[in-house]
Amino acid sequence: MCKHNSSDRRIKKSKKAIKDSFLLLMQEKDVREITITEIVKAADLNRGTFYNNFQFKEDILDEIMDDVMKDFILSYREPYQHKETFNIKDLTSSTIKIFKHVAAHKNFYTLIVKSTVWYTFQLRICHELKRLPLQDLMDSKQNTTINIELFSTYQAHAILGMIIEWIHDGFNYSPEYMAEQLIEILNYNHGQTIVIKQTDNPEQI
Amino acid sequence: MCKHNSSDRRIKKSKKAIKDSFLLLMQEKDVREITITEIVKAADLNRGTFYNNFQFKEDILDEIMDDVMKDFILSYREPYQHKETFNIKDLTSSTIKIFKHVAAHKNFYTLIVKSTVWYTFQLRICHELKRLPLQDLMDSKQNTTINIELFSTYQAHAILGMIIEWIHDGFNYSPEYMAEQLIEILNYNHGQTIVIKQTDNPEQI
DNA sequence: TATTTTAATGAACAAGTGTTTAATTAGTAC
DNA sequence: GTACTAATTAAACACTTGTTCATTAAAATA
Repeated sequence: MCKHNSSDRRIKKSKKAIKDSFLLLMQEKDVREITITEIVKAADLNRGTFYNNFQFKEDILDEIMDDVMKDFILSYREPYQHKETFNIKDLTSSTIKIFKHVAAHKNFYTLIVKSTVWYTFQLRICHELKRLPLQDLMDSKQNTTINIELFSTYQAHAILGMIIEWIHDGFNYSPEYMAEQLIEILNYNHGQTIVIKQTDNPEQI
Repeated sequence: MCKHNSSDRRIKKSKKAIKDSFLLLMQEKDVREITITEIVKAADLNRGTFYNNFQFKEDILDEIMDDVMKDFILSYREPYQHKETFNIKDLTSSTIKIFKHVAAHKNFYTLIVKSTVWYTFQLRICHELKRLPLQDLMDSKQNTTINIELFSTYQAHAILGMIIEWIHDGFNYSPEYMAEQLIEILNYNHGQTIVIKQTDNPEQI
C-alpha cells in the first residue's frame, strides 16, 4: 500500500553506483570538469537514471555528506553520551573525537575542501584575517604553549563565522552591534595590549 | 615594446561587461543554472571572448573578489593606519570597519554566500557544532551581555577553521595535537563547568 | 600618421546537456 | 506466483559547450 519513498532497492543501487563513481572521478579531476555522461558511464547506468535521482552533480555530494554528518554527530556526542556532567577540562576526549572523525574521513574531507566558489573567497578572507594581525601587530601573548598559527586561524574563522551568520540572517543586526559582540567575546577571552610592529609598512597592500 | 599584459582597453571592457552581466544573472538564479551563452548574450559579446578571458564561470567571481578584497584590507587597516599602539579595548573601531565593509558590499556577500558545494557542507558542520552544545549542554555562563547565538557561532566556525587549516596543510599534526591546541585556546578563553541538560535525549540524532 | 600587435568576431565542429517519449524490467505487495 | 507499481532504459530532441580558424577591428608603439 504505502512506501513510494526512496527505499526501493533499485534507487539505492543506482545512487550508490553514482556516488561511488563520482568520488572516484573526483580523485582525478575538478568537479567542474566531470561530466554527467562520464559519471553514468563509470556507474554503468543510463543518463536518464542520473536525472531521476539528482538535479546537479553537486547533489551527489549532498547525499555523501549525509553519511559523513551522521558519523560526525556520533563522534561529537560519544564522550559524554553516558555521563551526566563533565568539566571543560575533560573536553579533551570530546574534541579529540571530532579530529579523529575528520582523520578517519580524510579522503572525503580533502576532496570536499578543494571545491568551489565560496570556498575560494573564504580562503582569501581568512588568509587576510590571519595575515593582517600577524603582520601588522605584535601581541604580548607569552608564556603559553599555544600554537600562534592555529590560534590566529581559530580567530580568523570565528570572525568570518559571525559575518556568515549575519549575512544569512539577512543583516538583522547593525554593524555596530556585531562589532560590540565581537569585542565582548574577545575581551571575555583575553584583554591584552597589542603593539604595532614597525618593521613592515602597513600602508602597502 | 613591452606590455602584452591585461592593460588593453578591450580586455578591460570585455571583462567588465562579463562581470556586470554575471552579477545581474546571479540575482535571478543559481550559478549552476547560468549558461555561458546567457552571459555573453547579456554582455553583447562573442562567446569566444568569454573563453579568451576566463575558463570557468567561477573565474568571473574570482576577479570580482579581487576588488572586494582590496576594500576589505583597506577597511581592516584604517583604524590603526596612523597610530603606533592601541589597546585591545580600542578594537571597536577596527572590527566595526570590517562589518561596515560587509554591509557596504551587501549584495555581493549575499550572492557569494549562497553558492556551491563546500559551503553546503560548512553550513551543516557549523550547524551541528552550534546545535550540539546548545542542545546537549548547559553552560554556566552568566552575568554577561554576550549574545549566546553569536557566541556559539563564533566558536563553531573557529573549530571548523582549525579543521580546514589542518586539512589544507595535509594533516601535518596529529588529531591529539589538534585537540590539545583547541583545549588550550578554549581554556585560555574561559574555564567554566558545563552541565548536561536532561530535557533532551542525546541518544537521538 | 603609418605600422605592428593583439583582442574580438562569426562560422563550424564534435561532444555534452537536460528533457521527453514509449518499452522494458526489477521490486513490492497481495 | 501473480498483479500492480515504479524505476531503468534507449532513442531522439533542441540547445549549450569548448575549441579552432580565418577575418575584422581596435589599441599600442614609434
